[in-house]
Amino acid sequence: MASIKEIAKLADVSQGTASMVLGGKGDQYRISAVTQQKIVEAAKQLNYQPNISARRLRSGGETVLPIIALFWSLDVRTALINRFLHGLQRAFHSLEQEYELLIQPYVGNKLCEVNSLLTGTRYNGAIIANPTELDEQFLEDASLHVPIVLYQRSSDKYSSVKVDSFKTGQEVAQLFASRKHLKVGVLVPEVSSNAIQLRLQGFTDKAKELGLELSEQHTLYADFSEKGGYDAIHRLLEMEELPTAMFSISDQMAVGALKALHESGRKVPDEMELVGYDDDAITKFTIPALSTVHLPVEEMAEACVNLLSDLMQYRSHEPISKLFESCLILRSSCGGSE
Amino acid sequence: MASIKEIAKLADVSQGTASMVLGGKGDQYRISAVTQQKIVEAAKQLNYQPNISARRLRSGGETVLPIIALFWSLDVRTALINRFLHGLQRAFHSLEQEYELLIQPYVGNKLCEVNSLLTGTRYNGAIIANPTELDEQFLEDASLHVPIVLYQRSSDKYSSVKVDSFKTGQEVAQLFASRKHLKVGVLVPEVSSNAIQLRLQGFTDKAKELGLELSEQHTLYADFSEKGGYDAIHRLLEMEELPTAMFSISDQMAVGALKALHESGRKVPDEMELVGYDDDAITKFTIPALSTVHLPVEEMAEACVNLLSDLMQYRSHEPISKLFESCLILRSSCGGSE
DNA sequence: GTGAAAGCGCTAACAC
DNA sequence: GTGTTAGCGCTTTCAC
Repeated sequence: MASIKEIAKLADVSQGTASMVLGGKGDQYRISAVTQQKIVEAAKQLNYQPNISARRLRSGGETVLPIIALFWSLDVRTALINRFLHGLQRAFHSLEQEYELLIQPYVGNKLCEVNSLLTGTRYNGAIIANPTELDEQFLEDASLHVPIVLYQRSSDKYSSVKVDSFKTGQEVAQLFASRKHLKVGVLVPEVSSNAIQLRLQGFTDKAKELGLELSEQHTLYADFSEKGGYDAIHRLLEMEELPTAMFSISDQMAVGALKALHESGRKVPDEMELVGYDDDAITKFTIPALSTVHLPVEEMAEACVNLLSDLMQYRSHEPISKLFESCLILRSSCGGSE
Repeated sequence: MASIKEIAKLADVSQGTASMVLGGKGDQYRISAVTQQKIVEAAKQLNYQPNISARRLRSGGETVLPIIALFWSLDVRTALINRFLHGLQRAFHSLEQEYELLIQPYVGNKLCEVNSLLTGTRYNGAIIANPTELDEQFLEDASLHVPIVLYQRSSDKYSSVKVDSFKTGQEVAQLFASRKHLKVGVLVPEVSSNAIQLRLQGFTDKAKELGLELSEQHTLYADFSEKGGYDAIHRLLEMEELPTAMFSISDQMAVGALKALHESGRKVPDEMELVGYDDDAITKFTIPALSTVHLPVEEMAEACVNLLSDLMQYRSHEPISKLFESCLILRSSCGGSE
């Protein structure tokens, strides 16, 4: 990457002059058109890109706030990022210390390729959301000096904010048992995610314990999308035996599932009850309205910022884990009236 | 903001030592426990936050890539950010020059408060999405030296990528006319957005031209959300005269509208046809599936990056406007079979 | 074990 | 109009 020094040299002017021109202040300082032209030419030729850090260091002055990065994985459907961001906003308002927020998208399983985590040269602290199991492994193995808070994951090494995913799975099984179902099924997003594994495990364990029949073929893995849920239900409907209740470990997939059931003429909840996960805004408006596991995303986002802020201000040392309660929201698709 | 110099002074050590300790390399350089303790104490007391720019400048070395910022407003529903990010990813893969991506959330009408736009101290170029009319005004008036591309907005000053929003509105009116509707209505998100204004204008103008009746009371403004659409339809259903087709200028609102219509027992499309906007993933899976105006979000995102990259590499000077075609997707809710 | 000093790339104040 | 120079805050090398 060419520096301004090289531009100056190539254009045969001083560094200061080059800086003025490239900073758009050529006219203001009355640099001659010819010189300006020469400088821009040189910049173009060397594909000059200003070094933002240097510029900021020099002219930042008072306004340098500590930076908090939010790592959000790109592959998983971003349905919840909106709610998360709103929680962050709220937290920032209530804190004394001001921060800059920077969202760092990353690709699942490739967290290790984000160098800034190791070098600590982009932000003062980070919240990491949606790491895959490989990403989690990377985090455990790495020794990062940037304060970090994990969202919806556990760790001995880092602070974290989460709900008891296992328990939420159990609760859905319990709900199905209390509603006298005998055969149940589950729709699992095909992604590497500890939280999802735990939800599934909680559900299957509890189902077994309560004598609910959950056959292997009724454990349907599918793409983490509406289409995934839709296709999975179509696969299900070709089987001889059907469950009477399904747990979809994602609202999006449940939306696809509802559609597939509707198309096949199978009534929800009469012939099949359905429970989703997340409490996405859409769930109130599906037909029928979708029962779901409410995730206190906004509150958890707030807690992430608060924990991170404490870490960054040296107010805490040992990793702290903050557990939130989630609850079942019953709507028409299973046990509710609305 | 305290600097490492002050920490060193307070702890009565040299700057270098302080740096080592605070950078987590105290043990590596065998700084005594006492000294380390003193330094950390001092940092804590002065709430030391490392200046990221300085750190990066010093230790960045080779890996400093030019930074592209994506400005995304927080208030508007972020439904489309996912698709946009995927488009960006694709564009980054196909370019020679590598970039860092940074997402800068902002609050509608408050774009002017994002100082970095004026100072140019955070990124080398920016894509600005969802500005309100006030934000657009700010952009027109300001003189920014950072290369900028506007998404879905027009400007004489900046490059932009968009579809002809006015035309899309017209096309929906045309569709309604061709389907022999006489009375039509429209659901408008209550946000300040030039694109939405144009869609509305196109629709109303064309409706008038074609002799479709669009009364003032059937032009319903509501919150940009499922609930907004839901509430608006409930208001509508209390009126004496009803339209037989509605244009919802957002898929989310259309989802709420479908729910409200379903609850009232009014059949879509038989008694009321409905067309949404955006072609959100959900539209294929609503009941019935939603006709909608397809927005080539991914392609536009890609174009944004390409335009911006050209600007940043001095390959173009004059603002360039890139127009994309959108098209109507007909599904069951209006004119389609699927 | 710790201090002193150089220098990352840039901008701005001051020469001339 | 343009060149020279200081210094932003940090890390790291070298000296002792």
